[in-house]
Amino acid sequence: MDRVIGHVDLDYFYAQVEEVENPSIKDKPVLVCVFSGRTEDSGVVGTANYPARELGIGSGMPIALAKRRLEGTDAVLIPMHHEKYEAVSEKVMDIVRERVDVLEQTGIDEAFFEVTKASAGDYSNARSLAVEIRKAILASEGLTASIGLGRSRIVAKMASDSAKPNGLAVVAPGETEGFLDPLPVIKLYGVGPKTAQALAEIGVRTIGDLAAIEAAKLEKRFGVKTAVYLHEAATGTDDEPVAERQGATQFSRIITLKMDTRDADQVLDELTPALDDLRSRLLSKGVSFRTLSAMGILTDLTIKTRSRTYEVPIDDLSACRDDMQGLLRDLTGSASKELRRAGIRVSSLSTRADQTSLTQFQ
DNA sequence: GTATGCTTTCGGC
DNA sequence: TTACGGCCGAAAGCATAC
Repeated sequence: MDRVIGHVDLDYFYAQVEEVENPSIKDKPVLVCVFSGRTEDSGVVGTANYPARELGIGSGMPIALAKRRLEGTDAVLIPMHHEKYEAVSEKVMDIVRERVDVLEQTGIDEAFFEVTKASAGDYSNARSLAVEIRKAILASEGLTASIGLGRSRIVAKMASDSAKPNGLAVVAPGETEGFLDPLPVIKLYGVGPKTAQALAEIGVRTIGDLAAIEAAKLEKRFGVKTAVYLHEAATGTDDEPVAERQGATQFSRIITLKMDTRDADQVLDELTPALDDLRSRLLSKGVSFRTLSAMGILTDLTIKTRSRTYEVPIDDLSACRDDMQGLLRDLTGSASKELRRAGIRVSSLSTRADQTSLTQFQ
């Protein structure tokens, strides 16, 4: 039986949540902003609604630039309310989860799902399910979402992108080639600029080119594993399952420093509240880590990191303050410029449950 | 040569 | 003319092991 995979994506999520809460703004340009606090306007646009996008505003744009572009309009700038979006997201994900075989959330506003069983493998049934899911999200939360359906995760994701905003795109198995082939290969999930460049060098420009190239040619350039992945992705035959995610694979906190600096002790001092916060999050979740990283964003916005991995999982971040200081000193010492932002990340996570199950076998 | 694991950087939202 | 967050997971690069 053909698999039926879906991808659901909430439209301009943060800004749409703010519109639902205050419908009087919904025809105006709405910008949900991340204010860094360094100066009045420092920060970036997190999400903009479609009226704002028509005026050239997009995610990641500096707030000061967006404001200039919006002079003379009745634009509304709203600071980010992350907990609110998190709560809405949870409700939406529950609505989807109860209508599908399995849900895999991949971000605050998007998820993959499988409805092979729920649709009995029939794309017409699956379309009805997707219509119903979109209606249920709208009825419950007042939010529009876009959904894509296809025979693989990659096809479903690309289909939902093509349907945005407030749309549904169904790519039945027989339509996969026609849908994928014309797209540039860089659009393919898992193909970054390096791979795209390497593919260009062997004459592959579109996904169709990639689907048609001989296996031997791909293997010669990328090795068997990557070659197989690329071929499956390009033909929509990738069979990566949709699986509920158990927990995050990393946690991080990042801040904008009050002033640019390359003084590691000053950075550690300013990071202390973030460290304490991260420590509490880990303790309350019962999560231990083996890898500790310091991150710096330099004045030219390039990123520098330093990390170390412990042999044994650490359950209390406060034990790592000296190591964090060492990483920050190494980082600032090797940085070509001052730091504008700084952060901490922990990864290689485990939980108490993991540890128990491991020790059972010892 | 390929697999694996660690470090650093990249890129999406 | 410039302007510039806070997360996350994946990709890339490298070293080492087999």
